[in-house]
Amino acid sequence: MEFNSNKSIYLQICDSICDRVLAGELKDQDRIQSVREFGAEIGVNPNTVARSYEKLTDDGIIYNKRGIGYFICDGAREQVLAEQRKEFLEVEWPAIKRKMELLGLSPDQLD
Amino acid sequence: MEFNSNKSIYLQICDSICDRVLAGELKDQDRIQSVREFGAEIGVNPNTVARSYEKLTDDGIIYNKRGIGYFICDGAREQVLAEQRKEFLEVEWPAIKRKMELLGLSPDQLD
Amino acid sequence: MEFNSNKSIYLQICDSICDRVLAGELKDQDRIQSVREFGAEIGVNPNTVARSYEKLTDDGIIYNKRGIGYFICDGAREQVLAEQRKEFLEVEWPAIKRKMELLGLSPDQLD
Amino acid sequence: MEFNSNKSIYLQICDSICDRVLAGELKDQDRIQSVREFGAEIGVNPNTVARSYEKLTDDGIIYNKRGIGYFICDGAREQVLAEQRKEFLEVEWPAIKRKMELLGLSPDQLD
DNA sequence: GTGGTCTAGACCACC
DNA sequence: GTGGTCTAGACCACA
Repeated sequence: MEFNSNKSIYLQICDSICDRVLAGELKDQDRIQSVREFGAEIGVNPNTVARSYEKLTDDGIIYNKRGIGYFICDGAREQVLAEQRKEFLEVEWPAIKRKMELLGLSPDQLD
Repeated sequence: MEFNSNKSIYLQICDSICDRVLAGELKDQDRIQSVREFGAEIGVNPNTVARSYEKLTDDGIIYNKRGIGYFICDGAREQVLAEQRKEFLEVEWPAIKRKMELLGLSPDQLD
Repeated sequence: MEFNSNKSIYLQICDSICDRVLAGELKDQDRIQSVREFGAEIGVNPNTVARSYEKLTDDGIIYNKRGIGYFICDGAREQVLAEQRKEFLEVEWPAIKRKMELLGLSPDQLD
Repeated sequence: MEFNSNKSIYLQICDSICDRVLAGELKDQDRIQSVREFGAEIGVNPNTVARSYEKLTDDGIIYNKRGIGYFICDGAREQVLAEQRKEFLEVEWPAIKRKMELLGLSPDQLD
């Protein structure tokens, strides 16, 4: 995990958790590490991890049991999948295609 | 010119100039607008435009003639092209491929 | 800190930091003052200090930890040394030699 | 003559004329080109050349015969020599020595 | 006219 | 608290 990129740390943490959900590493009702544990593990301020968990909670990916910890919501994988697909197809892919055209690259050459 | 709020204005100005170079609108030795002109035209502070020009100068896309203005470097188009291709192929495309895999999308479906 | 009026302040700040790195005062991973602290200390606008830090970052002398501050890069001393030696040997020294010739001075007389 | 350096053009012109005086190319009472001729030759605005001539006149290196042109002063070479030697010995050389020390270079290695 | 630099002050995201 | 960005306005050297 690289934190010197131009993306904010808390968003990178969100991404990494979403990726693990998508990959099936984290399943419904799995508990994720506490903000303190996770922060210590990756060398990040617990406040920052907390902010990530807050965002994921807002997005309905994880939920909090008070005093116990954070857990993956039921159907989280499907939700992440749907959300990211929509984002990808409607926003990212068109931009990528436009850029590849400008650069004179075709998708065929790349795969 | 419309500004996307999640990217800094000065970088968007750089991008727009690079795009115009790529598209062939700006050719070697063409003069670009003064920081004041351009700033007034797009409703941005001249200092912000100056910051863009400074970056483009560092990148070897434009150069300054003292007291006269900024001009497109010889070979700017090739350089922008090479730079952006490298960036795309080495950084962006791998990330895109990874993401598409995670999302269960294949390039074939998209074109 | 005293500023020489025929060189811009932000470059003099860069120089002073490089000098401190060369002298071993600032070592790898040392944190340098925040732009506000340093600005207040030397009586300069924080923006000006920020500009210096930005340049040093581009030069790979320091790096930024988001929300924390600026730190000396590993190997910064060696890099500054190599860079300045190269500049001196390839650009400055030949000019000095030429000038001494024109002035009829020889290095032997001077040391 | 390269004008993209960080030194102002009019000062570079002064330097080049002083160098030619030092080298003996320009002798007492030689006429130098008109601002227009010289400007056209080196691709510089005549105003800029005029500014150089003005400075050299102030410095007593050249003088103006109204309607005729600019000429090298008697004893110009000696004067330039004395002036530059003083500047070099008192200001530049000490700075150079200091820098070489910092960079771990000795004059002996360089000649 | 051109750009280069600096200041002051503001707002923001982030840690 | 940190830096990042932007604005407004100023002064300067230079062409």
